[in-house]
Amino acid sequence: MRLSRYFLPTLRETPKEAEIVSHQLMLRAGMIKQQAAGSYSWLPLGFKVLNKVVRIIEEEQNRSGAVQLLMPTVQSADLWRESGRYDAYGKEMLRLQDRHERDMLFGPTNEEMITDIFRTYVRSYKDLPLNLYHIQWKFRDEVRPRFGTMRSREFLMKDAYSFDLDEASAVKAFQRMFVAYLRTFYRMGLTGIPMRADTGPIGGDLSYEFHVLAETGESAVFLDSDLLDKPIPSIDTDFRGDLDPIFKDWTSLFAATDEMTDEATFRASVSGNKQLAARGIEVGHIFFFGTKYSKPMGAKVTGPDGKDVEVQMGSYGIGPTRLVPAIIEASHDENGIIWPVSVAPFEAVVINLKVGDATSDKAAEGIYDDLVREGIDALYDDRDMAAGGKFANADLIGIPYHLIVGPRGLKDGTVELKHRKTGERETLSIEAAVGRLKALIVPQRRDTV
RNA sequence: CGGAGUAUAGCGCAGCCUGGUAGCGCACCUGCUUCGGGAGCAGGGGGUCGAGUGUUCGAAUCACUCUACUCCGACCA
Repeated sequence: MRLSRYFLPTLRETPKEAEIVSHQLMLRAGMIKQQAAGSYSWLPLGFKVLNKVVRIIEEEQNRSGAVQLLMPTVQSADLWRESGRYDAYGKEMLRLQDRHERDMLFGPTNEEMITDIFRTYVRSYKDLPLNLYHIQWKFRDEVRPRFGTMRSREFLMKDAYSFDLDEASAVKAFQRMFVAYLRTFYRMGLTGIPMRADTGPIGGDLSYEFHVLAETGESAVFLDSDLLDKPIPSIDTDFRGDLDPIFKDWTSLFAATDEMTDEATFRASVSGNKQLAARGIEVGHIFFFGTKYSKPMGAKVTGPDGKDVEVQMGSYGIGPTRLVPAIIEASHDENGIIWPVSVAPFEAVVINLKVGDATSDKAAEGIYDDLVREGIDALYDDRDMAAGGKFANADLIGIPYHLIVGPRGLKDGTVELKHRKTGERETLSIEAAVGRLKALIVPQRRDTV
């Protein structure tokens, strides 16, 4: 992408409405624009990151055996009356009427609808296990939206729903999502820590929130610091096999939000040098709820014994529009965002310091073309402006690698490579630059590990 | 939903107290000079001062009402 033809409205000053750093940086980097309280347009740069986050979620959901579909945003109230939630949900649900004065709603979640789909088509235990997911916009009329897209009213959510014949197989479905989530967050450059969460009236222990540690997190969390070093299940993980050892490994150590524990319990349960009291951003939640919807809505399959059984269900959410700011909270400095390669809007930027100078133009464009040819998602800063502004922009929008092309280096046939994260600089020959970048970038995509 | 604030150019702000031609920085446009960390000079464009009502000869400024947005709390992917 040539920057002169792109749409990147960066701001030099921080809009005053933004309180936390991710919100400030998303506005300054030209990623989002607020349209109303808790309602945002995703500008090209932000949308590109959001799509990379979504792609990773899809790949890992698919890998785990979940199957993607797409349900509507606007739902009929009738389904929600069946489950009893139309009256129970409260003012967070945005209620609408169509021209025939039928009650509708903008979906805050999709348990009812997916249960309806399931009961329409699935009749036999032989069709189980089944996990259906979609990635769709939701609306929750939050009392107080804040922190940019971290807590917006309209937000994108991946929600998966598992269907099983009995609780034992539902546990396996739960564990598949558990492992998929570990991998998903890791691939985005995050450590998503599973923490015991409230199971509500269902009970049991099959409810985990995944938290990313960050100073600005909304929840106080307590954990054993050894969790930060746990190995992530690899790409070779057999999702049809026994995942219980991985599940047990990750859940044997103490990790809970302040809603589930108190500091005294934590201090008593974890040895002193492993105690980590921090703050967390909830980026996912997996939850088993049994027959809560299948029972009132009549989602049954015929079992091997010929008798109908209400299916055991679970739901599994991830918030992509929350993950983007969460990644920024976890990875930034005073100059701007520092994107992990796997979700960076561009993997590298070629900065032409002297646009219009034949030598600089030729070298910069040549390198840019080669990068694109090599499959690198590259940006070319071909704007005719002073160097300082280009450097500042490249830092602000957080491109992992900056290839600086200017007359000073070109005299000797060299260009400079700057690592955004470390500030490290390398002087490379023009010929070596593309190869070096590729060698740095490809492993960090984390798409083969 | 309780409490507290804010609203003046795209962004950040001054002006308001003490009513009288709407300003500054950045951004934007034109020209020239520049060109390795947010360049310099010169010229220029852009405003229903959140909305409404009132007071007044005259309202960004005073009064009242409303709206939007932000922050703290309770609630949440």
